[in-house]
Amino acid sequence: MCPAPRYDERQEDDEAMTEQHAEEPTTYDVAAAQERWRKVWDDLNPFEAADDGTRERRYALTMFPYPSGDLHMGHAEVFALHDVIARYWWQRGYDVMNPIGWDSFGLPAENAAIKRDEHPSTYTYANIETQAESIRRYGVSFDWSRRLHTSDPEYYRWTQWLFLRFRERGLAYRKSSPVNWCPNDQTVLANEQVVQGMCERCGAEVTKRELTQWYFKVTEYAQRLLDDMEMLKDTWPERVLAMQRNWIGRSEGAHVDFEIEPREDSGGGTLAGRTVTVFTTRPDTLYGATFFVVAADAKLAGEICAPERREAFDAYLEQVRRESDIERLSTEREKTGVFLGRYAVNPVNGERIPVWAADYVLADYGTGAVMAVPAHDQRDLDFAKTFGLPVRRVVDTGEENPEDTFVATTGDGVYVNSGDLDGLTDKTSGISTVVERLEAERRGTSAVNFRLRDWLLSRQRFWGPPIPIVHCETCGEVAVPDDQLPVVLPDLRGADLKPKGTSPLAAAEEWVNVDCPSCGGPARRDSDTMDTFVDSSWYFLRYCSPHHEDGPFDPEAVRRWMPADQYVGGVEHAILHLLYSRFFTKALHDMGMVDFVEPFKALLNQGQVINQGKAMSKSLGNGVNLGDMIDEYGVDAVRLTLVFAGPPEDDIDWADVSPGGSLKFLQRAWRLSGDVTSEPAVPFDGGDLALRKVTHRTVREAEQLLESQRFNVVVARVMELVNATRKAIDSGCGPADPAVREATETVAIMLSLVAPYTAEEMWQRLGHEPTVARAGWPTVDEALLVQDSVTAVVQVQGKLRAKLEVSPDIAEDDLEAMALAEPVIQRALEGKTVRKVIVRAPKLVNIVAS
RNA sequence: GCCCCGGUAGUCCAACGGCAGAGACGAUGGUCUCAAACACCAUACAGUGUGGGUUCGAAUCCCACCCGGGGCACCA
Repeated sequence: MCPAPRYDERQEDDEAMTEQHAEEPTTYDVAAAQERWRKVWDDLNPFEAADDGTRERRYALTMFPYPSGDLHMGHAEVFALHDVIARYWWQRGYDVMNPIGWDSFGLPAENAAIKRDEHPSTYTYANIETQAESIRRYGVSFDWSRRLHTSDPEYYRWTQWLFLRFRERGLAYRKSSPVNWCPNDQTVLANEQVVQGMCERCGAEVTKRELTQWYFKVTEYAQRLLDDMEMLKDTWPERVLAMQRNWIGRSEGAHVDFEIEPREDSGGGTLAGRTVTVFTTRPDTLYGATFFVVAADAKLAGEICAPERREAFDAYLEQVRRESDIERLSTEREKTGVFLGRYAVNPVNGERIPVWAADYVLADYGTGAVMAVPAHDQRDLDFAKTFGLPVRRVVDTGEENPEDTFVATTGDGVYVNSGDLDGLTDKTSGISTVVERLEAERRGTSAVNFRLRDWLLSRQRFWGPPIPIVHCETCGEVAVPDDQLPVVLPDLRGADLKPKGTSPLAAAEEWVNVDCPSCGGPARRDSDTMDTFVDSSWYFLRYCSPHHEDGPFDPEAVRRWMPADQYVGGVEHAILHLLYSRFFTKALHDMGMVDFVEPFKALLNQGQVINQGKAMSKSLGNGVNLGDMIDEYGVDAVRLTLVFAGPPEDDIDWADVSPGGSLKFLQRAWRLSGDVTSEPAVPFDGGDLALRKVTHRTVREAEQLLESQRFNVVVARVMELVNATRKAIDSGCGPADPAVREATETVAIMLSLVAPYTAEEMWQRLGHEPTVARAGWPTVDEALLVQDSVTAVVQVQGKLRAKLEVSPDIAEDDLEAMALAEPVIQRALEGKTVRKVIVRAPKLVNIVAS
């Protein structure tokens, strides 16, 4: 029940003790250390990338923060984990680039500006300063000279420039389409920003609107985004790759052409026929198509609807438009639809099948029309059941007939009622037979379809990069010339920014009305701004040459640093930011601007910091304030707690961890540095061999653990070394032994990855100049890794019977002989015949006997 | 429904197919103290979600199931 002691209270006690007993202090003053080293580090500036080619380069990248208030536990965790990697690289002698910046465009600033009647930049840059200060206090090894903010005109100038390059290549285009609309934020949303029919940002129910909007043609890269994951499969978390694969949603099948029959109009005229293509993954079930369905909200439905069905169709369409995604997404729902009064002709057997409009067919997937095979597709079967349409089985899987059970069968089986397919028994040959025939008759072709949609990038909000396009009555869409970039945001504030369903920029008359760059006539600027994910799709390139003025980045600098060696950030960006960045990189590659196709070599997703089993939230009242924790335990203890809590990708339940324990350990480690009595330059050679071996083994293990990102285990190893050193001082070789200095210095260096202040305090107390962060990783003496003897275990029938101390290079025969000679083993083998002896020298002998 | 990840002491977590325990939290006992806190020392606590299989040997590999977390989902 007793809370962990606060360091300041303990410090007072220590001072009292010091007076009474004139002993070494047992703790150091954490708050004072944080003050002191901040200044020293600012002065030494130890983390600026040299970029001079003298050392191998490493690019450590962490997802840049959005400037919302101050840092929170989530930031603390990413930064702590990320910094272990960056600082380890520094210690290993790499030339590290570890930049920081802010993803500083976005809605919260705009909403705050409306409320406070000010410009969004006020809120934004104030928060950035707060966060920057907190990050400095947190001691992250960032290279501050590369700092950038996406809302700076010198940054978004190049966001606009890139947009224009994408447009030139047809990768950015405008189209009218039904789009996701958030009625609360009063803006459109990308597909990726709609979660379960709700706005990812504010949780409001998303509706549809028909709008002309800008898109990036991500779909053109769908296959490459999928294929190139092969390069990432060992260095990216499997689940992120799985999520991207899901999201891209590749499916193989065929396009099949159906003729919609012409027919007489009841008024005596003719309704023209036309060809409609459908996408299907099961062309082999074509003979089982008993009706045809068109998405009710697709243009096609209205176009082919027969006059006598028009009224029913219009009413149905009205109903469909009113329903939200929530309703529509419910799979439990009854199927709805209307007959359109038309018939389609099945290309394989000439059969006439009725054409229906329904909302279970999606307008924006495939061709917006499907052939319905109720026997072998549950959705079609549900529809057939609702409207009494025929069901015809064409694959006999041995299961009960779907006509009777209303359970569609989807497996392999014997084809029946399928013309020349009859008798085939597997899907693969059924599909290829049909596709070959369709292709020969030019009525279809094999095809691949993707679930991925193009990336909708326009936003009807203010605080983003304006789209650098001018709309001219005579010239149409005109790009703003490069030398006129950036198109800077006007000075709007407060009520001017209120969402009205159109961009606030449209109402800024002075800003929006311009001369056409092409003909000089009257024209209007495009008044939408870009999604903030556009900004973050290339910031990692800008970091390589943040002050470059002749382009978004210096291609030479990018060649030197990219792709990033390690990216650290939250899994919440698994499909949004990471997919977009991969797309940008590939597009830039195709433009010849970069020479690689994947931006991030390795990815680490840290877990969430939760509390009492639940995500921290205001409504639950279980939030843990980072600032409070730092005030109470200090930066190092918080960092150590987050790193030690478990594997980096696991969630951390704050209720399960102990920052007080972390602080205790750090003080215990620090105490070693006061006990060392040998001189700083003392040679370690003659030191206590046992302790030296522990030290060197620990360093080697830490190297391997750090490479495999098992940082929690690294901390455990450092704890072991501290324990061993403590023991050596108190009851072993004593404080004057050089091995004690070696061990303590090693602790300081290893701790510098996680607890920079404590490490610096120790380093100084050991008589060294700052900074321990650049002291260099200890060199392992291979000779000290050799063990004099190891414990071999002797098993009988796999059960442990004896242990032997043996030389590590003992021969298998010798070990076997020793094991068999062991009295305990002899006894265990009495009356038995030895069948087999497995020897794994020098660790194990297993005797199989009966 | 499909796809990923994970189930080890009271808790968080370790363990190249080879002694289930490295480290920590918490607990208990002790040393120190007038007493307490701090510090230090010591001790206890699981047979690895369940059931099969492979193996001389399985926490580890394979299969099925259960539980928890996550992703996709009327995507034809």
